[in-house]
Amino acid sequence: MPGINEVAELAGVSTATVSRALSGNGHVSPATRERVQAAAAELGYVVSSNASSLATGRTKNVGVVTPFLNRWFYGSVVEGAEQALLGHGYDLTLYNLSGGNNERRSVFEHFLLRKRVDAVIAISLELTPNEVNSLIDLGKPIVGIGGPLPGVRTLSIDDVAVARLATEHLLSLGHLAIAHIGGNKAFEVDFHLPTNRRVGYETALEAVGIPVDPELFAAADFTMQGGYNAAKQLFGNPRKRPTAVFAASDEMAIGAMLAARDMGLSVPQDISIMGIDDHELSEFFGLSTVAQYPAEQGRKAVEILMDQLHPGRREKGSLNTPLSFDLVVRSSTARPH
Amino acid sequence: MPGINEVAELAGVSTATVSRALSGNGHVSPATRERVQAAAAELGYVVSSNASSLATGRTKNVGVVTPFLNRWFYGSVVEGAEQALLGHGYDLTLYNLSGGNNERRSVFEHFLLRKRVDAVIAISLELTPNEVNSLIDLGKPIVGIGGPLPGVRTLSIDDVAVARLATEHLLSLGHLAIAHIGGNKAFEVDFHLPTNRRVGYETALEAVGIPVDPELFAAADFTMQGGYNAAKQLFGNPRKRPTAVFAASDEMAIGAMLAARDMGLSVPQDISIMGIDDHELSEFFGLSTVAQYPAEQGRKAVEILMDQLHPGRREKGSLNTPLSFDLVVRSSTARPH
DNA sequence: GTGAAAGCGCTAACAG
DNA sequence: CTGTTAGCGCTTTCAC
Repeated sequence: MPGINEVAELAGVSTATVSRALSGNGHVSPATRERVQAAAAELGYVVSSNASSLATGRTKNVGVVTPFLNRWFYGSVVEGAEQALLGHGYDLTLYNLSGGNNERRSVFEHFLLRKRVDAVIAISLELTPNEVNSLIDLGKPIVGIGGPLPGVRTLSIDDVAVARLATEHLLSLGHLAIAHIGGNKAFEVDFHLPTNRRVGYETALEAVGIPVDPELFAAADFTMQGGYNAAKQLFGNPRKRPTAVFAASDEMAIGAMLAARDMGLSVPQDISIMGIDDHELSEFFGLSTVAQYPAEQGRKAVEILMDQLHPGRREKGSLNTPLSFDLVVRSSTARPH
Repeated sequence: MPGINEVAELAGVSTATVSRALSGNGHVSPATRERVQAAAAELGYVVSSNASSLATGRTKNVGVVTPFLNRWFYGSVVEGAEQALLGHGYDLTLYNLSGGNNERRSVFEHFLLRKRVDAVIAISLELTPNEVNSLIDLGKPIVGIGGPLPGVRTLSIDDVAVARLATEHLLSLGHLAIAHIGGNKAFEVDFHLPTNRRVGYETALEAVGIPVDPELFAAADFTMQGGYNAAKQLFGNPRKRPTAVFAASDEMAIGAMLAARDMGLSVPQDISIMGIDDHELSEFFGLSTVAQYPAEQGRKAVEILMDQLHPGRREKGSLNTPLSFDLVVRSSTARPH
């Protein structure tokens, strides 16, 4: 493992010059630069990031904190962030806060703060003011994905608008009895996502004068199984069978599609079904949905951090960046009979 | 951001003593230790991992290299590894090699080697001898998950045995015409996993004197859609309809179940279907399968690394640690009519 | 354009 | 059990 001094020796220059030549900071004559680069290549020299970080105070490493890894949305965000970071020469240190509060405190106190990271991306994580402040005090930029964080730059999708769009698609097809499968209280963790989507649904109905019917709501846990159970409940109601279902996530919507089949209802002839996400399975199931783009969200988060880490790049004005979404119509929605 | 010297001052001791008291290395009187801890807590002191790493040569950080993040198996392995590492006070730096070879070289040269990590976990990655050697030369322990790596400790499942078990389950129910949905050549990247599973299937058949019928094989890409297509192919063959299908992954098996339904075949009355994985969706679909435990694999990989990183712990003997798997019988398999 | 030298913040002998 | 003293390997003024 050659050090900078061996490179310096081989190139016949000082270590300072090697550092300048290799990092691009400061001026070095082209000839010298080339000799240094050749020497470095010959020795297979790579800078020690620790020594470098210690000297500069920058780690070229960002921490990504996520409550899950194993779910489509979160995995995609991390994947997108990883790619973007790699492109900028940064590493990504992963903190999975799936565990309870102990794990959480432990991560904050012993890991993030160790000066290991230059910045933090928090995915769907409601940080306490304390946590935010300790990061800000440390001068570490943070960007949140998925909801408003006090005083922090965030990327978030307008859940009310997304749900409204989905519901309006169903309305525009002529559906009047539109059921909703949404989260129950227990899922309020993620920035009221379930509530916002429910509000969007209700807003759309009310806008066209359809009263919200509590019997057309069923709670589920954002899994396929949950959506399946909820849909059976809805479809089994003998006096109030909906002609369409809007589920707050694609996984629940797919569960609902399977429930429909199991009950002898065909989609979309007997029942239209609509989700949110454009999950990786949705195309296969022919599910109509409102797409969001998690990988791109991860990438965007990185761009925002880079802007803050390297001033001189354009400065984003507003604290919150709205995320794009699109209606994707497939074969699970149609006019009612 | 207080430094070690401020803690030392407040506690009325030397920085060396602070270091010892806080790290647990070396002896410190209980009284002193407490004073130091109190001082550290009061100041909110956290060690600078860079300075510490530079001085010790250890980073308390391990690199995890994976080709995907977004798939059940990989996400679970990483999740398991992350938990275990956190428990040992280590961080996890993620390198997602989904991109092409450029990304790969870049990761190896510019990231892993920067002395950023103490060890590497390579998931389903066939490292070149060069890559392995550069890691070994650096004295970095590596553990591979998913296949034999030359000269590297690995964790791997016996794919032949797993597939054989799955097939034998079907045989024991009385099936004679058992089709197989497996990977095509393009998937040979992952340590010949598809081939091994196919071999296990063929071995099981031959053991009971059933000839392997190439017409009962269909290739797919390990996705649900792929399994669906392959199964339709199999079920549509008018003169050779299998009574059972063994798919090399649960996702493909679920695709096959959906194909069966769409063709009016009921599972398991008309056709039995079997997978491998115990994917998170398998219980919901009632899929019989052979379970493997990716999260535990991640945890085990960490344990092996810890053994190598902290000699004095028990030393594993063999290079390869076999992974456990279990038959899980649900409602997708039954005796043939 | 390049070199000398002073740290970055901590740990690990070595004494005592 | 604790303090002193060298570094760990790089970056960065400050001179030249």
